[in-house]
Amino acid sequence: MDMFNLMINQFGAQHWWPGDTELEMMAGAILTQNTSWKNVDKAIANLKDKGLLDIERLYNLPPAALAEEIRPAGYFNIKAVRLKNLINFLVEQYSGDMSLFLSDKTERLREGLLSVKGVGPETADSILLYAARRAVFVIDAYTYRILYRHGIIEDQITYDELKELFESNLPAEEGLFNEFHALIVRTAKEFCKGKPLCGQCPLNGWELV
DNA sequence: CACCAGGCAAGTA
DNA sequence: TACTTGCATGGT
Repeated sequence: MDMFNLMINQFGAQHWWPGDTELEMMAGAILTQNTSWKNVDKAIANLKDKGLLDIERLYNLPPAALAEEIRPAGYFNIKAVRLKNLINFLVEQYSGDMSLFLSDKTERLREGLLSVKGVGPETADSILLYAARRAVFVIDAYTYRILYRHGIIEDQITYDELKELFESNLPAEEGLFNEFHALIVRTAKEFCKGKPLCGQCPLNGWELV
């Protein structure tokens, strides 16, 4: 059986991305860089509680004050600057208008996001897939690990190459890419702790597509 | 106690 | 170009 069906049979739908608004999902994409979602959740709760999850409020908030609110997410000083950079980008390129940002073309959005310091390929693609709901496949460390351990890819494969491997072998459907990435994270969390290749892995004997 | 978590940029040679 | 290092809290 193929990878997607093995995972969804095992775990069911994951209902990603956690977040009620596009801005919340975008902030979460920065905050979760190399950080567990549990810690990110506390940081987002702080922002929500103080009514700061708003483009204008964040734009006018000093980085040091933002850093205090997002402290539980770790790397708080650098993430405060990164989040400010992303907000500045929205204000300067889209007049701080989220609907304007969300209606732009995918290629232009990705190029713009990648020009923001602190937004790399995974963060940009997470924003495109989960906030802007584009059919963009998100690659992360779990995706590399699972495919590498199962002998599907070489370790020196690039982000864009691995992304292309999925996108060229799957129908370009946003809903599918959303669930697929969430299931990869779920599967890795359950079965990829420690051992190079877990004997319990539900993907043993699988096919990519 | 060590190690990891839904990365990224800057520094080094 | 190809590594290496800093960033930092919270859970196991």
